[in-house]
Amino acid sequence: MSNQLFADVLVEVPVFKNDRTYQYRVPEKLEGLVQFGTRVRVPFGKQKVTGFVVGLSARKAVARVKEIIDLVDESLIFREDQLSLAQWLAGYYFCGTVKALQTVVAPVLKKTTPRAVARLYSAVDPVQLPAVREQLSRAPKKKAAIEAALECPGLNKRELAAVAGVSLSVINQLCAMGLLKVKTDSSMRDPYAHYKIVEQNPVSLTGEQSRAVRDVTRAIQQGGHQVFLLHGVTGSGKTEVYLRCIEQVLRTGRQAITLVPEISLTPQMVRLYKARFGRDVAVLHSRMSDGERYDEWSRIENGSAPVVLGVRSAILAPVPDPGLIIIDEEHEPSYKQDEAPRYHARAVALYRARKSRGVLMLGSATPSLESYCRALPGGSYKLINMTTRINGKNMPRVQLVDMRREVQSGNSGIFSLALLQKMREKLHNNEQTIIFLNRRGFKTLVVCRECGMVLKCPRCDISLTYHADGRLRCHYCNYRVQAPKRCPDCGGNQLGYFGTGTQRVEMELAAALPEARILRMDADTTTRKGSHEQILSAFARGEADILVGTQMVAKGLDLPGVTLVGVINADSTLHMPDFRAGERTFQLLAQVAGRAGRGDKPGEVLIQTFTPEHYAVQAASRHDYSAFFQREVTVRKDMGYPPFAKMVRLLVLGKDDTAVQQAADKIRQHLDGFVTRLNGEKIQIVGPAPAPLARLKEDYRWHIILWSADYRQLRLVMEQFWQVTGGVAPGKDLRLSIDVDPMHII
DNA sequence: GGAAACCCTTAA
DNA sequence: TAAGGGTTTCCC
Repeated sequence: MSNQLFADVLVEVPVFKNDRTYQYRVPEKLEGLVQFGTRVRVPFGKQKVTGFVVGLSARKAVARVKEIIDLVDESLIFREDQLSLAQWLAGYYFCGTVKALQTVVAPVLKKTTPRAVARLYSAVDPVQLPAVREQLSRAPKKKAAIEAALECPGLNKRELAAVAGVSLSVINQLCAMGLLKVKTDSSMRDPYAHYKIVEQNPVSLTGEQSRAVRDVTRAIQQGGHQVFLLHGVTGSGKTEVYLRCIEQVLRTGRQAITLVPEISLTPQMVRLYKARFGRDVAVLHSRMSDGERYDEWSRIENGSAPVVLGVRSAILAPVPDPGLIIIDEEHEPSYKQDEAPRYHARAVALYRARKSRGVLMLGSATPSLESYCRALPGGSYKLINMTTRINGKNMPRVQLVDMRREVQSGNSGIFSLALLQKMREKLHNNEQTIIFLNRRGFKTLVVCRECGMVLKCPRCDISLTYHADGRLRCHYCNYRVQAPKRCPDCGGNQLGYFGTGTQRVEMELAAALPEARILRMDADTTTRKGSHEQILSAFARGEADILVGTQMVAKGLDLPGVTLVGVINADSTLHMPDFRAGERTFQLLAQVAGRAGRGDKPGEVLIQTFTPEHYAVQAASRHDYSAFFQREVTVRKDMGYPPFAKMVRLLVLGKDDTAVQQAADKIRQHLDGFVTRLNGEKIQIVGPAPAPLARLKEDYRWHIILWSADYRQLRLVMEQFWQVTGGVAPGKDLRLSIDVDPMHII
C-alpha cells in the first residue's frame, strides 16, 4: 500500500465556531495536485463545501477521514505569506481565519472565467475576396457582415452584429460557412490602456522636499524597518516625495505600495503614477470590475507591476517583497474596513513593513493623534515636517461666524448674514462658492442657541443625545437624565436640534439667492458611476455658481475658480457622541479650508459655529495643527482614551430589541467574569448602551466598549472571550460584531 | 449552512 | 409519554 497523504483544510462555512482545520484524505487521482494553497471541494456533514488546503501530512490525525472530492481551481490560490497575513488579521481583529483568508485572496476567488475572449476575424484572404463577394451578392446581410469583419477585426459576435447592422444569426451562419473564424485571445484587460505615458521634465524639489526624499532614501538603502510620518501642509508637494522614494526603492529591486483614500484615487492621481512608472503600475480600486482587478492582481503577483496604487484593500496585494509602503492621508477613517475583518490599512501596513523589513511612510496635513504621538521625540516613528507650499501661496484666511449672535439678532435661518453677503459678492464677481456641511450630525443633539452649550455626560466627556422619551442619554455608558427645559448654563430657553441636510440647504439657498445656479453633491446625487466626477467637472467648467455638498466636496479636483468656502455648521461633527469628534472636526475644517483660493485670486473661508471658542475650531481657523494636538492630547490622556489606551467595541445586532439587550447583558457578564479571573482591574468596560445609531436597517444595536492602557490585559480578556463564545452572539437571530481599534462608535 | 441531537414544554 | 418546537452542537 502506497503512502497515504492527508490534507488540512480550512472549510468555507461562514460560521466563526468552525475556526479550525479538518483533515481529509487525498485520493490517488489528486496526488500531486492537492498542494498547500489550493482550493478543494470536500464533504462536510451532509453537504459539500469548498475549503483551503493549509497543510499536508502523511499521518492520520482522526479515526474517520473522508476523501477530498475534487480540486476547485487548477492554480494555486495563496502563498504561505498570504496565509500568515490572514492569520495575523484573524488573531488581531478577532475574526475567523477563513473569513480573513477569503478577504486576503478575494480578487482571485472572484475572478471572472474565462479570461480568454472570443474574437472574430474574417477567414477570407484578399485573393478570394472577389469570389466571395460574388458568392454573397444575393445575401446582402452576410456580405455586410463580412465587409465589417474585414474593416474591424477582433470584435466579438455581438459587437460585429451591431457594427454590420445584422442579427446574431447572420454571424453564426458565416461562422458555420467558414467565412468567419473565431480566435481566442487571452489578452489582459487594461482599464488604463488609453492613458499615455508622458515623459515629464523632472520638477525641481523644494529644500523641504529633497530633505524628505533624502531621509527616506537613506532608510531604504539601509534596508531596515523604519516608519516616517510626513507632516506636510496642503500643497507642500507630498506626492512628488512619494514618487521619488518609489523610484529609489525600485532601484533596490523591491516593490512599493501606495494607498490613497477612495475619494483621492481620481483619474488624475492614476495619470500621475502612470506618467512616471508606466506599465509598472497596477491600480486597485473598488469601482473596477472583478476581472480587471484580477488582472492587476496577477501582474502584481508575477512581479511585472512593482508599483501598486490603490485603496484600502491594496494593502493586501500579493507584492513579493514590499520595500516601501506609503499611506497618503493616513488619518482618513476610510482606511478602516467596516465589515469583518475590520482591519485598519495602517496597522496592516505596519505588520507587513515590519515583516519584510521595509519602510513605511505615513503622509498627512492633519495626522491622526495615534501617529503623531508615536512621532514625538522618543517615539518609534521619525517625523518629517514640510511647512511651506510649493507655489509659495499663503493659506486662505478663515473667518469664524458666531451663530449665537445671529440668533440674538433675530436670524434663525441656516445662513448667517455675513455668509449671504459674501455669496452675493462672489456671485456678482462671477467667482465660485462651495458650501460645505456635514450631514453626519444627529438630529437628537441638543444645543443652546444662545450660549452654544452642549450637554455632556459627566462620566465620558461625550455629548448626550435627546430621545423621544424626553430624556438625554450617553451612548457610551448609558447614563440618563431628564432633558432640561432651559439651558443649565445660561438659563436661555432656545434649546435647538441639530442636523440640517444638503437638500434643505439647497432649497433655502435657492430662496435666498434666486439668481444663483446651484449644484448639489452628496451620496444621493452620486450613486451612478462617474457622477462624482461629472458634477465636479461641470462645476469646474463654470456651469454653476455654488456647489453644495458633504465631505466629498472637501477633496478631489483643484477648483481654481473657487474663492469662497462656507461651512454651514462646524458643530455638527464637533458634538457627535464620539471621542474622536474633536479630531474629525479639526481634520475636516482644515481640509475644507485648504479648498479655497487654489487659483490666482486669494481664497476666503467662512465657518459658522455656535462654539467659536472651541479649540478644534480655533486651531483649524488658524491652520495650526500643533495647537490642536496639544489640547486634544490632554483631553485623551485625562479620559484614558486612545492613543493612550487600546479600545475594543462589541456591537450586538438583531430585530428584537429586548433580545439584543439581554444578549449584550450576558456578554457583559462574561467579560466581567474574565476580567476578575485574569485580575485585569485596569480594564474599563462601559455599557451595554444603545449605540448612537440605535436602530439601523431594522436592526436594534446595543454595544459594549472596553478599553485599557494595558494592551496585554485587554488582549487576554478578549482572547478568553473569543475562545469561550467563538465570537457569536448568545441567542438566535442575533449578530455580534467585534471592532478592535474602532474609528467611530456609531 | 444544515442536519442531528438535545432540551424543554405541553396536552392527553 | 409522544409529539412539537426551539435551540445548540457538530461536521474531518
